Amino acid sequence: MSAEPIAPALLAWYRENGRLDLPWRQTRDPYALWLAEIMLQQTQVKTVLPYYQRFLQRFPDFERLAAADIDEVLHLWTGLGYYARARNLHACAKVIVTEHGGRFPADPAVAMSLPGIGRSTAHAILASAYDQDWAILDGNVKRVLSRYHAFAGDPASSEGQRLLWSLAEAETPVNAAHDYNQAIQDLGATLCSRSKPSCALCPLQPGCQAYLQGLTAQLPRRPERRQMPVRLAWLSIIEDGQHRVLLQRQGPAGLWGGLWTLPQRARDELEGPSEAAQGFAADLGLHLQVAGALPAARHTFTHFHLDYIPLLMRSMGTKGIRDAKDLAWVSPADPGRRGLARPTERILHQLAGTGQPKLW
DNA sequence: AATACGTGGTG
DNA sequence: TCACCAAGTAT
Repeated sequence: MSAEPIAPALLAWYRENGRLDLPWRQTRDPYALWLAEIMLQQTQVKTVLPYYQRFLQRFPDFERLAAADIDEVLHLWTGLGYYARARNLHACAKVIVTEHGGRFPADPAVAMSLPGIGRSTAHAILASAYDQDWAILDGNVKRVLSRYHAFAGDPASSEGQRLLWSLAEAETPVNAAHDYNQAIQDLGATLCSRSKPSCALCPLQPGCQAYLQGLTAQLPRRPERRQMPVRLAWLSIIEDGQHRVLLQRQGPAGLWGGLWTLPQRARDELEGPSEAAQGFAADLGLHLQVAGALPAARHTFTHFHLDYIPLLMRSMGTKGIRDAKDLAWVSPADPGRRGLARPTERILHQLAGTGQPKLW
């Protein structure tokens, strides 16, 4: 690192232009800061804000969260995505209460050993809660540092990680990590954006190697593109005759882990409406309506095949359906305080409104 | 080391 | 429409 240190200009800029009004910047409560850091992983501020307020109101401290039902924790997380964060959050609160006296550990190594807390998150919390001088390295910091130092390597490689961490630590000022960490994130989230950065307004422009060399648009280097896998799933809407529908809890890992969804099968397991469903439909003289058939992108199911099966329940004989522990009949209008996968939530909403799922 | 994990917004 | 992006961690 040969250029000027960035902290002085960055901190001066932050005092005038930082987003000082963000709710997690109005507190030094380790619990609130921890919650914010977890929610902000891979998630933008605008998305987090309403979730943060609701969550903090319902679970204001480690003790309350540790004592909570996981269903309600996931309920408050519904729609935020990356649900392992919510499961880890709950587990982490329990560990903090039972093994750390209800106080967030002040040692970064101990903090990092907690579920859901990696190096950057641990450092962010300790810097803001306890005024410790730890560097952070998230997407914003990587982008700012990659540009300022014209780092053209692969940020995802182990060597790239190591180099970026060393840059991050070298730039983090002594006795001011708290403000500095916020400042560099704000810069990355506003002026030093991925596309079309506002270099004309940037306080780091005079020493920015990417800017001086005209490399801003090329840095940081993008990771290799991967083929986007297409997944299809069959979701079954199964009613019980009282306008309640069957939900099934997903296993603890994998997509929507711990959440409730409409009963589903991946396409590779099932080509079309299940034989069982077809059989029951035929027995009862009902038509099995395949309501929609559209492709899905990546691991986000934007479209579904829907088996619309308005049949009476008792006859379902699959293994999953017998396991009542992970099954629930719910009213689409009031599915209860359980974590719902977003697409399932949307379909329930449609059912509650019109009685028919809207196809998309 | 490479991959899985969500969702809403954007150009 | 659709690829890509946004305050990473766990395995």
